[in-house]
Amino acid sequence: MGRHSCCYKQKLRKGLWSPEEDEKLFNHITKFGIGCWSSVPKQAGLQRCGKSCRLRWINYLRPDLKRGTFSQQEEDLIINLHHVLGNRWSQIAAKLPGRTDNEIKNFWNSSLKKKLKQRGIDPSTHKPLISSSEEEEKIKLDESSSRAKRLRNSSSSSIDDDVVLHHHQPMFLNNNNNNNITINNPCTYMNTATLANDLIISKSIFDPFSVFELQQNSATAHIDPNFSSTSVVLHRTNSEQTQFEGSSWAFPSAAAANANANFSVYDYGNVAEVSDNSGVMDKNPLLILNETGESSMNSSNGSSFAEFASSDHIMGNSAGFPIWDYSMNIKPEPVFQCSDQINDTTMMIKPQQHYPEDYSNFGMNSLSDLFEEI
DNA sequence: AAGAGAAGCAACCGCGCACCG
DNA sequence: TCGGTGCGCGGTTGCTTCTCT
Repeated sequence: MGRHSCCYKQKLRKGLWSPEEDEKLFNHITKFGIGCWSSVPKQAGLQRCGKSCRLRWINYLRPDLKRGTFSQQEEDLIINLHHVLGNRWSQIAAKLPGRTDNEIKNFWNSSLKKKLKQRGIDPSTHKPLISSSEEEEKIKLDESSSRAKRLRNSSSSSIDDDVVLHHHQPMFLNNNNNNNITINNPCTYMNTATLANDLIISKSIFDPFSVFELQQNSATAHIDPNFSSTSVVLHRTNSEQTQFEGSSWAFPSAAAANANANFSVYDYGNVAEVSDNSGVMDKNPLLILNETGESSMNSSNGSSFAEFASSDHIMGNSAGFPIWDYSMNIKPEPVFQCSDQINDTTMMIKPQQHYPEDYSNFGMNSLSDLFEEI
């Protein structure tokens, strides 16, 4: 296909828009509104094709456009959304008011891709960069680790090998104004499932490169002042501890937590071992979101945990982004322990076997849509 | 100060899809 | 059902500005 059909009809201008052309287009759209783009040039007295007019309006003239550099929050949101949506720039732009798909695309290609690479993250997969030789080695070890896991789990677990948490499966848990925790569709932010206020989700962080995202709904990014008590806990269960010994793993934002700083949830890059004050590697980290105003690292009962203040945007990445130690020959164990403090009940759950690859239309009506009890 | 390369950005291109007659 | 048309999206280009030497 050549140039768009409307452009053949007459000799049309191309290239940069002059201020006069901008003024004509702006006046026309503000007066008559957006209608049929193909008729806009004629009506507005422009020697442009309708497509060019549309683009100029959307990317430059639209009055609700936000100008200037991207904020850190926007930058992190783009990265996170790109993780979920890929190069669907228009869908990403829909989550950033005042930003255009073109702007975000340019920002991604010119800046964010490089930043992620510098942090050792593959911008297309959002996984740690590994060399081709390491990749080959990983494939070999994955095969052997699968066998090892089957042997190890034969007496204690019924998890099937093919039930693996989708590495790109994010989950947004939001504290909405009803003082509930909700699981949101990461693509649409539509509230879907509601959990009891004090429900604890204990997440195995054994799935390398998984992203477990906790995020305030950007559209209603306010912490409920009544948000009370411990609400969400992520941790690795003791039964899995030994499997981590000697392995190398990291939490991107653990350094900030260790430094007792405010929880920086946007930092993919500061990879650091999690350790308690004695320098012993943390064997059982917890991320607790509660009303506490400070972030801190604690250690008790042989387990350390990081306690973070609620913020507008909390990425579970910081709760767990273990770097897989291939020498351990262990595959991820996608098991969640889910506890209801109020009813004092606990159950083990695993992700549903069939996550939709494309969850842009993924609606979750209940927890059972996400998990099944085991 | 000048030139080269990098970075940023606006705009175009090509394709797919939806709609309509 | 099919072809024409318009729209929207993602990829790409090429111009401008910035930075470095």
